[in-house]
Amino acid sequence: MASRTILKRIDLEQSRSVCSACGLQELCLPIGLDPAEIDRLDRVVEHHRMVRRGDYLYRAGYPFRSLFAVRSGFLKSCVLHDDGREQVTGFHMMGEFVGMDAISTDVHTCDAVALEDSDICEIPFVTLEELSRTVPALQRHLHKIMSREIVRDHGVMLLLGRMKAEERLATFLLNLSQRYCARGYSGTSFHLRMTREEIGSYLGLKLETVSRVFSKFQEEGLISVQNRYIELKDVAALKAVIGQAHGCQQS
Amino acid sequence: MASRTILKRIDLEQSRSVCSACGLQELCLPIGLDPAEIDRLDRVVEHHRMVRRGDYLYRAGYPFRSLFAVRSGFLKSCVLHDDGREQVTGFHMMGEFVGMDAISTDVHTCDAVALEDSDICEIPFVTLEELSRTVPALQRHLHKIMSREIVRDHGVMLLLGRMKAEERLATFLLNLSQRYCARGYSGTSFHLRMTREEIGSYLGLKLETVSRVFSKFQEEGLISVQNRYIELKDVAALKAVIGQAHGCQQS
DNA sequence: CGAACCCTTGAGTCGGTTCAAAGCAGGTGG
DNA sequence: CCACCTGCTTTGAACCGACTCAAGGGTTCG
Repeated sequence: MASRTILKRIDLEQSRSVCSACGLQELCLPIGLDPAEIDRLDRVVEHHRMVRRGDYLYRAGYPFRSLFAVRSGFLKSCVLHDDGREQVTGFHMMGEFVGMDAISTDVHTCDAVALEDSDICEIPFVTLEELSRTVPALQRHLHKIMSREIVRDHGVMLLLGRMKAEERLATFLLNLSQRYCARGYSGTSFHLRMTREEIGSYLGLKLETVSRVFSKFQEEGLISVQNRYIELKDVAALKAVIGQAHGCQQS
Repeated sequence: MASRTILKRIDLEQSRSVCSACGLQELCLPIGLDPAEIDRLDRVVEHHRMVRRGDYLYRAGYPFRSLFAVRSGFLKSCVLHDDGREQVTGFHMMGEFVGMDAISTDVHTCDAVALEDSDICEIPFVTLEELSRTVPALQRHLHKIMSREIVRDHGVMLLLGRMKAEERLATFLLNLSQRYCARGYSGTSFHLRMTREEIGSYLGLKLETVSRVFSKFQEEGLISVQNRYIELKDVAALKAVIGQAHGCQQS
């Protein structure tokens, strides 16, 4: 046990991949913690787990042990219905968490797949709970993260339940833009890490529809698309797509 | 402060609406707590808040203070898009929780409306967090409840993204059935508490479609409908509707 | 008893899917 | 270095499921 701890410390020193040195502090768990508390968190987090493109971080049915934070890379999570239908439930970029679905039953209920080589921090949940009992700021933040996931899902439900194809795509692009922005990247030009089919699965559309709408947006000068490379040319117009497409009987 | 506490205690004694005497213990927060812990929870929960049919428990934009548990009655929660479109994000019956969306921003992000006169327990969140720091079983259960909401939402996303109208209705009815069952009521005959329009809003369908599918199910002998009164005549066939309606290339 | 609301049913329309074919990029091996 | 292959994307044409619009009947409650 002691040797394992020592190993861990050395590993931490070498890689410098500790929370206290992490650029994502402001987005991730350490938010609002003081240095001493971050240090305690550091000892709990198992940094530096690599997941190669196409590999699973976990699959539905795996026993639950940890939450995961994306340090770098890009993941999707998806639920699989008995009959083979797959629904992508989310895309996850650095600073975001996955695995919270598994807390309820101690079993993962969806798959998490890396869409590009990804660097993952693993946070054993029992230990996190323990720690959050003595660090109220951490406790609160954990609750906020779970709550944020619920709010996000409600947004997707609204999208899937009430929006037309063009509104869905516009919402999707603006959401990506905003998230890249928040991480210090360009919000107006970025690479999509997922296929048209995966976008469609997330938005409740077929891949052909996604492709057609992209083409239409491009014709209209809202965006420019070249394969996975997207440029948002007219953000205001994209925003205007949402809501005007239909209904909108706001007198 | 002291007088307020005394008032509260008296109120508790009189109404007997305390967690320790509540029939929903096994579904609600007290699950897994020992009597002493339940007693501590009792002092925190503000029992007996009445919400009349049609009234709001809270609305989007209200400041967040508490989680709510449904003691009796029936609620819906819904998000409102800027342009007036409404999406019902859930129906809530006794033993279920609402308000968790508000933790992330300290502001409620959706409305909660009573569909019939409802009896609500209010749990001030700061106090609940405090208590859960010293009662691990409570902490874990709170996490499970939030996680369960996330899993539920993923299920709805699958439904909205990939299912046809008939599958959605079948899923909806079977889900209600299962929840009534778990509460000791009949799982094969019950009253719907919501309108066709609200069902449609939840399932991403128009009210006319809901009505038509109900009629079709009735013709086929799967259910019988009389207004809001539903009887499930052939549960197996209802289950078979899901997945067979389309795709299902599970050779 | 009347008004407001809810539900059902029909006919026509349309958005997104399905099916099909062809173009394109990126990687592999000869 | 080119040829090939595989997986991804685009585009077209036909189809269909759910929506829209509309009218009529039922229920509930003041």
